[in-house]
Amino acid sequence: MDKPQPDDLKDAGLKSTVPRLNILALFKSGQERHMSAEDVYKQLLAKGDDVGLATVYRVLTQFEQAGLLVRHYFEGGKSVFELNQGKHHDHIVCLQCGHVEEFYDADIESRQEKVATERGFAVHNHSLHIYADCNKKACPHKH
Amino acid sequence: MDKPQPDDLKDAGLKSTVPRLNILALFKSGQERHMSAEDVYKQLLAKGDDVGLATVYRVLTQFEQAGLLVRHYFEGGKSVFELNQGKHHDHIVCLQCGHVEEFYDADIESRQEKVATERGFAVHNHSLHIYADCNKKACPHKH
DNA sequence: GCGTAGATGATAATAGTTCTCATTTGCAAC
DNA sequence: GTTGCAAATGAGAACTATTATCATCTACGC
Ligand SMILES: [Mn+2]
Ligand SMILES: [Mn+2]
Ligand SMILES: [Zn+2]
Ligand SMILES: [Zn+2]
Repeated sequence: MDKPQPDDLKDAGLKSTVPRLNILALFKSGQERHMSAEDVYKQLLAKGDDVGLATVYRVLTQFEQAGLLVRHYFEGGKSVFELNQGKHHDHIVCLQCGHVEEFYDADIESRQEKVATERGFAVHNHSLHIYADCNKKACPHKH
Repeated sequence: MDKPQPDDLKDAGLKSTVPRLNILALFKSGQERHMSAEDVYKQLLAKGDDVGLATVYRVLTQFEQAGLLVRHYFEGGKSVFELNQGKHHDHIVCLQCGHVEEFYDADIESRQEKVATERGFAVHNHSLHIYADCNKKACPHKH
């Protein structure tokens, strides 16, 4: 659909290179929305793109700093990235199948802000992860 | 104050041993409420308790499973433990000094439950971490 | 096309955590 | 109070996720 162009990277202050375009293309392909460095690496190799793991890690961090991607620290140790689409949201993670569902609740957001400012804190960011089971019978969410 | 007794461990289904009692004592001493495995290890050594790092990791996990401790995954990679006092709460972490402040907001809690059940999920647990700055001048929270 | 700053990728290094296994210890039965 | 043994410990190896190093390659302005 919308294949990334060199300018997508240049506009973000990054030189246009083959690995960067491939990584951005993978996220824009929409196959999987939330991916770890390892996920990205394997998907690229599977697709025939030749890339180094170190480059994947570097580029993901650069993309995060450039605001192209958002990083999440779910339970399990490895960080997970997703395309930054401007709209903040939180996550429900299925403990059975790993499916991730997104949500936004304005009340929760404003109450968080209230709680923090009441205590004299200036909020930078927050993470709200709900860990749950989605299974009625067998996990309906394909993974 | 209330030094842990062998029965504190036995009641939790764990054999009473020196390292386990020492670790539990450290958490009950209230010096620091939120500690990583490394924190616990160093504090015990500093106090003169001879213990192995592997034992600290093992015991922390056992205590978590036994419900004596709660584990948190804050940003930064390492898990952090605190005494389980029965009352769930969430956390504000100061990005400058690392100070952790606890809070509980019933509205946030109930809205989370609502959001999850509306989507067909059965909540197991959740984590809400607010990352913020506490600094008005210099960080008031000693660390 | 050239030159060069910046990017890449193989690999080494690091951090946090778990595993292995020989030794020690808690505790219950004598 | 000994003894026996399953369970626990601790030193170190192994593992996983990630970052650092550095020789080679490449994008791109001239
Ligand atoms: Mn998301
Ligand atoms: Mn706490
Ligand atoms: Zn599921
Ligand atoms: Zn602070």
